[in-house]
Order: sequence, then C-alpha cells, then structure tokens
Amino acid sequence: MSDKLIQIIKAIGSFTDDEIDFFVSRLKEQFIPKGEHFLTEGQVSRHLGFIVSGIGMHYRNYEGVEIPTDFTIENEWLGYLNSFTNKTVSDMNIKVLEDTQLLTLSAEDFEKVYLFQPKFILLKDYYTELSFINHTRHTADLAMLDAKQRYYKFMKEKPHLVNRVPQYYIAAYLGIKPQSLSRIRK
Amino acid sequence: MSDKLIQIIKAIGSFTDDEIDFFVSRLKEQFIPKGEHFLTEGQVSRHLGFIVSGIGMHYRNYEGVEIPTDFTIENEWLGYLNSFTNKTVSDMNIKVLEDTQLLTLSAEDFEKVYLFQPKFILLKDYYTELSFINHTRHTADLAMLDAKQRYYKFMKEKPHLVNRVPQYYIAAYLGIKPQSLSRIRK
DNA sequence: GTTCGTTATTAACAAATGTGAACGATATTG
DNA sequence: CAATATCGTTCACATTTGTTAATAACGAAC
Repeated sequence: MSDKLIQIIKAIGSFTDDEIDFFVSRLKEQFIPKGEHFLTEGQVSRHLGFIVSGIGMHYRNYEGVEIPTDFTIENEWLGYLNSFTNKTVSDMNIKVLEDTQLLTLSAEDFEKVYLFQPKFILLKDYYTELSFINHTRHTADLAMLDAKQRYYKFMKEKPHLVNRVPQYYIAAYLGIKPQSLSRIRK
Repeated sequence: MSDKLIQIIKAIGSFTDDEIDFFVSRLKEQFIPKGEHFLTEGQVSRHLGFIVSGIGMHYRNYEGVEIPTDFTIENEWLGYLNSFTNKTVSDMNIKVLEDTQLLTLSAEDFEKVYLFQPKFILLKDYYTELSFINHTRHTADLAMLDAKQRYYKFMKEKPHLVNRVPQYYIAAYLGIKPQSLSRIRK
C-alpha cells in the first residue's frame, strides 16, 4: 500500500531504507467517505494524508460559494502544509470528492521523523514549493486567459480530472459559470 | 534603518536582543534603481531584501506579458522564499517600480543565523504562509469577482498601491485590460 | 521649457460571458 | 422500481469585457 509512496520519497531526497522505514511505520490508514472533509477552515491541520485511492479538493469558502484552488489524486499528498507546519488556523477547506483511502501522518509523528532525521524537512519544503508554484501558475492563467483557453489548458494539463471532478467545480476553479462551461464544451 | 525591521521580527517570534543583533548584523544595504530586477527567472534566489524605501513587484512572465502576482512595499520582505530556501531555479521575476533601498540577507548568512538559533526558521515559515494565503485569496478573487468588484476590492484593501503602481500593472494583476480599468475608474 | 516616449483615457463596435428559466439526464434514496 | 434531488445542457437576452484606434496626459531627458 505504501510502495508508491516510498518510491516518491526516494525521488525527492536520498533516504536510507532505515529512514524510510521509520517514516512509513508512522503512517496510519484512514478512510473518508465521499463528500466528507479532511480539513475544515477554523481548524488547525494535524494530519497529512497520502492518497492511496480517491480524490481530494482544496477550496476556499467565499461568501458561501466553494472556490476550488487545487485537486489532489492518487499518489499525491492531501493537506494544508502551512497550517500543519505552523499550527495556524486554516483558512482553507479540504474535502474528498470520492470515497478516499489515505495513509496519514500526524504532526506529532512528523516531529519525531524530523528529529530522527532532519533531512525529512526536505519533503515539506519540496511540497510547499510545488504547491506555491502551482497556485501562482493558476493565478496567472486566470488573469491572462479567457474562459475557453482556461478550459482547454485544464483539459490538456489535467485530463485525469475532467471526468472525475463535477463540472460545476471545474467551472468554479476556472472562474466561469457552469452554463458557460457547457457552452465551451459544445 | 533597521528599527522597523527589529520591531517586526519581535512581533513574529520571541527573540532575545542578542539573537536579533546577530541577525541584524548580517544585513547589508543595497540600492536598486527603478525598473531593475532583484530576481530574474532562471536564477536561484540568493538574497532576501527588507524594503526600507521603494516598492517591488513579483511577476510571472507569461508569453512575454508581465503578470504581477504581488506588490511589496516599505517594511515588507522582498524575495522568493521557495527559491531561497530550496535553492531551486526561480520561475518568477522580481523588479522594483521605484528607486528602492534594501537591507539584504544572503542565503549563507541565513544559514548562519539559523544554526545560531534554529528558532529563526519561524520567520521563514511565517512569511511562506503569509505569501501563500495572499496568493490563494487573490486567486479566489479572480475566480469569483467581476472586473469592477476586483478593482473596488483592490482599492479598499491596498489603497497605498493605487497611486504607486502603474495602472497597466494593476490591470494585469486584476486580469483585465488597461482600457477596461479606465472605464471602471470613470 | 521643449521634445519625445510612455502611460492613461475615450469611444464605437465586436465578442465573450453572465443571467434566468426550462428541460433532460443522472444519481441517490427509500 | 419509483420518487426525488442534483447536475448538466440549452436557449434568448442582458451585461460585461475586449479590440482597435485616436487622442490626451504625463514624465523623463535634453
């Protein structure tokens, strides 16, 4: 179940088998049914989750409207690293769009992992940067492209999401109305 | 010159006077004339700069068009923390919109500061989170609001930028054409 | 102060996107 | 399986935003 995870960790930094065992042994399985939240705004994020199966959505609750900022699938980490790292109250929400199976790591266990081998901070920094870059790219797309171009780019870059994420969430992610997205698709 | 900086550092974490002296003594003065770059994409960011006077702009070069993602003024830090922290090649640019006076800290000196007192990592984490939150808010604005609402919000939240940043950059930041911004202002 | 390049404004028109409402399709529940 | 709610599509029309081009305002350099 954690094979793929191990492979990914090894790709990010050079860790010994012992170090990886130490990390993996701290993971716990968690199941989240479709539609339920992994993190709700106002909470402090105390866990990260590696997605074994399923799909998660980060979103900002904007005057009652859910604006997705990120979609996360199998073999990616689900979580809000800023809140997790700094123990700050989250201003974001994370919920799953399908029944989702996770391998979770608690903040306390990450501390232990980090004390055992400080190099593991690399993982956090790597994902923090990745997330930041993805966000600023998406922001530039919203500022620069029209609705049609945004949707084409979405289809091209995230084809695996087109049929897994409800259209009204894709529309909200792209900053357009569902009706306009329908028109573009036609 | 660094009074305000010291005050800000103290507000973020509890540091002793000795620790703050150690930090501040590593700062160097740097002047950047209007229009020049502090960081260019393709480079690794080796310095952070605390703005004593002037104004900086982070932007993404999008097929030749400059899309601002952030404006930074006096008493704020100028820099791309991801690239600085992880020594990765930057995909962002930073330039100044006015003659700008900085207090800079090199990556090597930050290492020294951090080894002297690991608590200083708090500063990095604090600013990383702040920057991320600002970005996702802006992204949600772009996805959710129309041009007029975006400009009103910009005026309300960043009145100090309205007359310091050229309109065509404000327009690009808000994802609208300069002509449309003129129309809205009228 | 004049000149020149840059930035901001204005207008008419074209194109894109939003709105509201109706209908169909699909999924969920009992 | 039927009933119900949710989601996706379509259309006509309103509104917003982009486009092109001309002009005005501004600022920097001489």
